[in-house]
Amino acid sequence: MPVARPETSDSRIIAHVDMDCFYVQVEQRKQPHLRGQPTAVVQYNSWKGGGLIAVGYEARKDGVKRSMRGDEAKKVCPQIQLVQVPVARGKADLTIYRNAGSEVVSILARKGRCERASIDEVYLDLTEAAEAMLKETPLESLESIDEEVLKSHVLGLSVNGNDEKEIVREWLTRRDADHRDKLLACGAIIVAELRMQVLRETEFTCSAGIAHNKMLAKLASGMNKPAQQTIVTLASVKGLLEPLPIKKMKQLGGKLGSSLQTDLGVDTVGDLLQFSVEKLQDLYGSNTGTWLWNVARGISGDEVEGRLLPKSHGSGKTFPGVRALKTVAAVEKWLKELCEELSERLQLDLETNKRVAHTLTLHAHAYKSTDTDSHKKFPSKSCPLRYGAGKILEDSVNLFQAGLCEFLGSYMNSADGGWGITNLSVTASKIVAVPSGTCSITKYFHGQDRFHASLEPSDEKFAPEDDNLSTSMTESRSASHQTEIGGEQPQITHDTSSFDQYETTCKDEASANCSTSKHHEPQPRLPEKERNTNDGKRSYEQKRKAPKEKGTSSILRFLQPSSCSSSNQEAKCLSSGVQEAFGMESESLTESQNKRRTDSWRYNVDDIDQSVVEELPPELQEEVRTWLRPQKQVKANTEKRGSSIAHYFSPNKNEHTNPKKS
DNA sequence: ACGGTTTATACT
DNA sequence: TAGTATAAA
Repeated sequence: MPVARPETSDSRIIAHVDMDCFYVQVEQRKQPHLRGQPTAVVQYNSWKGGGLIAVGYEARKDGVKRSMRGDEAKKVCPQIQLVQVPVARGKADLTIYRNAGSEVVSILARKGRCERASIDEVYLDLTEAAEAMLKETPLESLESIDEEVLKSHVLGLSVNGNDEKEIVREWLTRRDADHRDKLLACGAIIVAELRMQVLRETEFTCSAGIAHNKMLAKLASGMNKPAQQTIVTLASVKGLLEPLPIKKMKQLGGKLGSSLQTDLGVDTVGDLLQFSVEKLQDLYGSNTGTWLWNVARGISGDEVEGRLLPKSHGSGKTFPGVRALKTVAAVEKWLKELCEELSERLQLDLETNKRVAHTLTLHAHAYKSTDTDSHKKFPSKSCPLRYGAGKILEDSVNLFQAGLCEFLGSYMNSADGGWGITNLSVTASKIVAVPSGTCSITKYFHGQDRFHASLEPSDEKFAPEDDNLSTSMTESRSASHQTEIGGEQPQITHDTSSFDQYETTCKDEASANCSTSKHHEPQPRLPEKERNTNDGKRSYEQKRKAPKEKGTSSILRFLQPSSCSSSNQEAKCLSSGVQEAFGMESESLTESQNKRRTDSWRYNVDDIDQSVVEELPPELQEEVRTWLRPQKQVKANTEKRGSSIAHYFSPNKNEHTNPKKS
C-alpha cells in the first residue's frame, strides 16, 4: 500500500483542508435551529438509538464520542440533538453530504491543483500561487494581514500565549526567513482566504494544514480544530514527528503500524529513525521499506492528484446478525435497491460530468452456518458495466450467483443450505470522461444509414434508456485519446456535439440545464440563481464589510449562532432549494422494461465488414481500426453473450491507444 | 457478529 | 485481469 515516491521538486506548498464534523454542519445548515446546540448525526439502526457517524463540537465537550450509540450519547448529554441520516430505498442515503462536499471542492479548486481526498477532505497544491504571491509582494512589506491568517498556528513558534497574533505577524513578515518558510506563509494567506470563501459561500467551517507535502499537511490539519489552520515550518518537522505515536501517521493506523510496534518496538515516529533503509526494506519490502524510512523524516513525494470527482460509485448495506439475508429472493430484493441507487448516481454523473463507468463489481460478506467458523470470504465478482438500472441489476444478480456457487463450494446447493449474507454492495468503477469532442463518431451511428445498417444491432428493440447508454459508451472510446490528455478534468465546457444534443433531447431539463451551463463546477449542480441571489449576495456583503471592523473577519464570528440569526431564514430556503434541485426522478423498472430488457444495441464485432470501415472519413478509419484490432479479448468475452462494441473499449485498452500524458 | 457506508490503493 | 487486502473517513 504505501509506495515510496521520490521527493520531486522541493518546496512545494501543500494544504490539506478538512471539514469540521461535516455531516453535522450539513444538517445544521439545513436546520439552522440546531446551530449552537450539541448535535450528532446518527445512522438509524433502531438498535440502541443508532450509531453516531458525526458529532458536533458542543456535544464533544459533553463527552459524546463517535463510537457511541444514540442511547449512550443521550445518557452523557441529555440535550443532544440526534439527526438521522436520510434513508432512501431502505438504506442510508448520503447524497446530501456528497453534494455538500462538492460545493466545497468547487470553491477550493479555484486556487491551484485540487484533489478530492474524501467526501470532506481536500488536498491543494498551492506552490505556484504561493510563488507568484511572494514574487510580487515581499511579505515584509505587507501591512494589513487578515485576522484569520494571524490566527494560524505556526508549529515551533513560542507557545507563550500572550500576544500570539503579533508573534505570528512577526513570523509571517520576517525578512530573513528561509525562502521555504516564506512560501509557507504565502500558502497560509491563501488558505485562510479560501477557508473564508468556503464559509461565505457554503456556511461550512473547515480546518487546514499547510506544509511542504501531503503527509505533513494532513497531520497538521487535524491539530487545531475546528475552524483553524496550522503551519508546519521547516524547523518544526523533527520535533513534531519525534514524539508522535506511530499510529497517528496516515497509513500506519492499521496492521502495518501494529507490526512496527509489536515487531520492532517502534512506538513513535522518532523510534523509526534508528532503522536503516536496508533493514526496513528487508523487513517490509523495498517499496514499503523506503516509504517508512522517508516517513520517519517527514519526506513524502506524493503528488496532489488534480481530481475533483470520485473514481468510483458504490452502494452497499450490511445485514447484521439475524437480519442476514438467507434466500436468493431476499438478496435480489436488496440488490434491486442497491442497483437503483447506483444507477441513479451513474446517470447523474453522466449528465453532469459526462463520464461513464466501465466496470461493475459485486461484493458480499457471507457465512455458512455449517462452519462454526462463521465468516468466510465471499468472492467479489465483476463484469463490464451496462447502463440502466435493470441491466445493472441483472448483471449483479448473475455476479452474486456466481459468487455464491463458489462460496458454497461444489454442492450444498440444497434448500436450507444454511448460508447468510451479512453485507452486500455494488460498485461502479473505471470511470472515464466521455469526450464532448468535436470528432464525435456518434453521428455516424445515428446519422448515416449505410454505416448504421451494416452494423446491425444484434437484438430487436432497444429501450430508450439503454440507447443513450450505448451511445455514450461508443463515444467514450472514440474520443478517449484526445481528451485524456489533461487527465480527466471533468468540468471542461462542453460544446454542443451530436452527443450532447442527443442526450439533451432524451433527458430531462436538469441535463439540458447542465449542458448549457458554462460553469465548471463539479458534480452536483447548485441552483445558481438561489445561491447567487439569495445567499451568495448576502454573505458576500457580510464578508466585504467584515474585514474592516476589527476582529470581525474571524471565522469564529460566523460560528456564533446569534450573530447569524438574520441569515437563518435564508439558509433554510437555500437548503430546500438545493434539495429540490437534486431531486431526480428515479429510474424505476417498469414491468415492460423488465420484459424486454434485452441488450441495447450490440454490434457483433465479427459481423463488422471491413469494407464498411473504408467508407468512413479517413480520420475515423484509424480510430475504428484500433477498436477492431484486439480480437482475442473479444473471443474470450463472447461465449456468454454476444460481444458488444462497448466491450472492446475495455479500459485497459485505452492505455494502448491513448497517448497517456505524453 | 455490528459505528455503517464509502472511497482509494497496492499486490498478486 | 480480476480479485484480495488494507486503510481511511
